[in-house]
Amino acid sequence: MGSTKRRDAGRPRGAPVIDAVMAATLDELGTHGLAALSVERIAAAAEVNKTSIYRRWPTREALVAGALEYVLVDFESGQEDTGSLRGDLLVLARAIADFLATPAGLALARAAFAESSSAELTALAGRQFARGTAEPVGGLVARALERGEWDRRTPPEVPLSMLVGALLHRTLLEHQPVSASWLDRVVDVLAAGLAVRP
Amino acid sequence: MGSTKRRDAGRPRGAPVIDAVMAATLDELGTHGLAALSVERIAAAAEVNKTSIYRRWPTREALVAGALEYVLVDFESGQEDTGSLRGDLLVLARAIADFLATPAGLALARAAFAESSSAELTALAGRQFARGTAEPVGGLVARALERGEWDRRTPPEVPLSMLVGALLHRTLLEHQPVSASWLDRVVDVLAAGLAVRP
DNA sequence: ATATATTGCAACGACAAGTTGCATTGTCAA
DNA sequence: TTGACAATGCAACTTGTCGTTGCAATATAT
Repeated sequence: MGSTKRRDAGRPRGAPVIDAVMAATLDELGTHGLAALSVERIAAAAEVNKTSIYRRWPTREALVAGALEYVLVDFESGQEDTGSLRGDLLVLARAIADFLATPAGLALARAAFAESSSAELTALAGRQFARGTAEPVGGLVARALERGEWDRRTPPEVPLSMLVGALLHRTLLEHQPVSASWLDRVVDVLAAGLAVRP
Repeated sequence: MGSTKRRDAGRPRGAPVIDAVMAATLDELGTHGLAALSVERIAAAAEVNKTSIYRRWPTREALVAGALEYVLVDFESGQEDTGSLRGDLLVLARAIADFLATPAGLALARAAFAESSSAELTALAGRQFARGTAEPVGGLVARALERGEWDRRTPPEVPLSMLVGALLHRTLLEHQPVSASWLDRVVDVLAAGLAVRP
């Protein structure tokens, strides 16, 4: 979002180029991966000369880092209180699944998985991805504890790994869409497994 | 035997070279990924001239395909009957986790996740990985159903995605080892979540 | 209208990929 | 043992992509 302001003296036709390049970079990340990324392909996809890219982002790392930070992961919908742990999990999972279905989400996930030579970028992607998935969990867990739906012996990271992992497995490995019925089953198992055990 | 055959005339010093190249290829897959794989790096790592690789495997796809099929994923240990669903899950998960901790396992998982230009290889990696993880589940589920530990409404693919996904999340995303305590928690949630619900 | 910054374009050197011809060496078979 | 053959090592070559540079064209703010 954000349109160019008239007071911006020093950026004539920059914004649209930046947007196009960032989008193309995310697309390239999703299709060819972090290590095999080609600036010339990005330039062609963004309909921009490659020199324009090289001038604005001197190194490949800068370009990718910019694109990854360009992805705003806000799962505020995951913060929603539906009245039950099962409902909260369902909303959060759906938000993550929808994000993974976008080119940007796919790109971010793949970049986080890749172990290219530039470990910094992988770490950045991992941080961005973790921020998006782990952040909304705090409120969810607190509410579930309050309702007595969450066994205190289970640390939050465990079911988060299971939920996000299942989504990644379904999307990136099985290459199948996250249907409502499939997600229902996953959340069924999770909610039941998190319930207070005797 | 009776008739003179020159069938085995052609493989003087082949085997050790093949082994070294396959191992180096799996290593390269794990470190640089499928798309950014370099034959020259593999040749250097295997202490073999690059022409030897190019002659034996004409294309890059053939090389990678050979390496992926070279990985024999047999989780027969996952077939073990421990007497309880929880125990069976624990054994299977440990076998998968240990495999993911090896260079070959890491390479296979990464190759399955990557979406390089050669979709065939990704598919092959996915098949190999799925074969290793999904195969032992049949017996496990049957035994759990017999024991009354598995709600018939839950299809086997769902908890399998959750278990394998959690392992992948832990290993490839969090970059943390699969400790016994962490695995205990995961299996706790899974076993409880799979139990017959009223 | 002018100044300034950004973009497009074309050409360039650098470097890795993949190929080819030839010498060397290991292994099988007689 | 020895000859024949296949596999390997080595070096040079072609090709293609990457990233850089100089210059002209163009958009924007003042």
